[in-house]
Amino acid sequence: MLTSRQELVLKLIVEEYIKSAEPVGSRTLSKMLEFSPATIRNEMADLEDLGFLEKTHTSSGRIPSDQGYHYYIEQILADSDNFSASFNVIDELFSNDDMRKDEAIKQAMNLLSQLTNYTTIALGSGAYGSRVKKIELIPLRENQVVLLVITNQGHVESKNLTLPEKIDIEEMKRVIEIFNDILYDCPIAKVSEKLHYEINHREIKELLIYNQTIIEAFLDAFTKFTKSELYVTGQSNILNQPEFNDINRVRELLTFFEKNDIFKLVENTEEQGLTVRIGKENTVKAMQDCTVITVPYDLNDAASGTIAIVGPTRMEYQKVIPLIKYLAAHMSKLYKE
Amino acid sequence: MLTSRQELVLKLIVEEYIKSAEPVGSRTLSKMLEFSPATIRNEMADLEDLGFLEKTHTSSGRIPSDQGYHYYIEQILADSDNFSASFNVIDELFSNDDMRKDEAIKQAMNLLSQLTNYTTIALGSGAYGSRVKKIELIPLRENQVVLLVITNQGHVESKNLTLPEKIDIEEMKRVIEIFNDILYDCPIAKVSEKLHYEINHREIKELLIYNQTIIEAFLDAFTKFTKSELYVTGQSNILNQPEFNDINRVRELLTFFEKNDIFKLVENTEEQGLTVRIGKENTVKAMQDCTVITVPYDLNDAASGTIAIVGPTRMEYQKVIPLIKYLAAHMSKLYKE
DNA sequence: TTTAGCACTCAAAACTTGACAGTGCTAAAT
DNA sequence: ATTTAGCACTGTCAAGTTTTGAGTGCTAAA
Repeated sequence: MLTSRQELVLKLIVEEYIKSAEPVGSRTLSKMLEFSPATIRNEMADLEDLGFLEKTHTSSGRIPSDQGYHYYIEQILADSDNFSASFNVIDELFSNDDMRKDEAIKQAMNLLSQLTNYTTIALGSGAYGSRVKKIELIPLRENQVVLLVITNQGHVESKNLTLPEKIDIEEMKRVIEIFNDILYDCPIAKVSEKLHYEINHREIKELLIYNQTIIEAFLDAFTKFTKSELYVTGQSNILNQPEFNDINRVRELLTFFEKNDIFKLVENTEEQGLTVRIGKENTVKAMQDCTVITVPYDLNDAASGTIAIVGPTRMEYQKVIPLIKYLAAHMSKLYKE
Repeated sequence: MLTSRQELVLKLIVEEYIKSAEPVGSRTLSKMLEFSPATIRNEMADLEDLGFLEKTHTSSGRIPSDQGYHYYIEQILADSDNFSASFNVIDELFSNDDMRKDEAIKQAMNLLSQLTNYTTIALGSGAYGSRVKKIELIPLRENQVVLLVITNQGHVESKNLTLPEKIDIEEMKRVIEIFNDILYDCPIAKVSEKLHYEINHREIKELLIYNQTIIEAFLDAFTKFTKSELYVTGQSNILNQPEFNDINRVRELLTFFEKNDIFKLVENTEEQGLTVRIGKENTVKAMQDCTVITVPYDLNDAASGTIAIVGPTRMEYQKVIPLIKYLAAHMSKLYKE
């Protein structure tokens, strides 16, 4: 356990380093405290032995280690009364009722990215957890139809379809009616399962057996719902961080954001509430100089989405953590009602 | 007019510089030609006087000027037989019928970006030019409805709506029926105009006059169609170009891509077919070291979208220009049928 | 326990140097 | 009249050197 003076020194070093991005020396600290540089040097040496601080080279000031940041966040910040100062920008954003939920989330992420100057990621499963409200078939012209699926949340997916010669539209409509019967109020996540079950146990078997394309197209439309939606904002913000003035590091990061394995960032976090992964704790290589904070938000049913924020380890935790918590809470509420 | 030897020298310099990104010296060229370095130096000095070449410093090799690139593209490349070698990757992409048009375009842009290693931009007007096929109102729960608009192209937009207390669903359905009547087959672009006209000349006036919210929500859904869709791929590709190893320049570019004024890139190009804007010709400041090539592609009606590719002035024109032309042609075809 | 003082360390900035790739010009060669 | 060889000159780049300054650890005194 740290003495209260050690804690104080650690706190000041973390905060100073977050502000300046420069290693913090004993003289700087002695100006803020009632002790001489020499005394502080002793404390710093102890904190370094304990693993909370690091030096960049033998005679430099100290910077916080990954562990140091953790102590700061979990022991020091947790105590202080940082409970959300209103954040009325956010309240305002969520007050608009007629916005589709996924749009609200996009906007929230934009806001978060602007307020913090870091990169934000929303990994929601678009309409995962909603239920089927209605399925429709709309003929466009000969052989061409568009298939619509509407959820109880007002989410819509469409799929264009070229009907095979042998099937005519009337027949198709009957099929859709049956589908509506079967799938009404069925959670999106379970559609595939339910459909397969019913096909094997009901008379539709006969209706469908002779044409596989339709059912495939059908499932395809549902897959779009299930496909987790990804939304990344403020990628170029990292360019403003002094630790990323190395073009190669930037390249690594940005190409990572363009790739499709962003979901790796949030692996194994969904059930843990807010997680803060600092530096080497990140399994993704490109992120090992970054902090990734993830918060799950609840969707209707069992499932949940995740929002994340990516910045340098030298992140403004004090500001970011309350903010992202507040946001996640609001988003959960959004899906609850 | 240039002598044929001057043209040859210019051609070789441009091509060599595109390959190496290094200023080209007289000795390098003399290896490819039957002349001594001194002779070539004389030619180069002349080409420089004419404004086709530049030096980076007094004793460096030459690099093409903006004007030099133009001459290369318009006089030298235009002659050579660069008519599209099949590009079957593209053909294949467009052969899938059941893909929505906007998705096809996204994929095409991805491909273009991968093939060239530059950044691509598609600025289409999503469903601009399509016509209204059907309008639907689907009740979700008390007071909550979702409004659907489907176009003849299979494009769908939806808008969630909270009904004001005084309106009940049956009434709303009647309104929608009338709208369907009026707007069927109406080009998206003209919906607003037509709607306003009809409201003033038909009996719906009475139906609607007492509630403005609905018609507003309605027009809102259409606005989504009209809003020009923007799709940017391969932003991080520019990081691979040696001329962008300066972090500040990269920052400028990438923040520009994240901003909403990308459309400025293609201002005043729509009616000119393929345009190549090299370096300083770009009005956007962040792009003044870049070449921006834009090609319009036709949409159904009068309107047109634009695809663009952004790279360094030292761009592989030989490869890019035929490619982008081919692509634009295919996309036009896509919308014609 | 705290502090002053001093020797020591390292990084970063400033300067020096030499190699090198290229030029322009002039005079000789074709 | 072109083309070429030769030569003095110029600017860049990379490597090496020096200087400066911020910061440390340790020791001995307060």
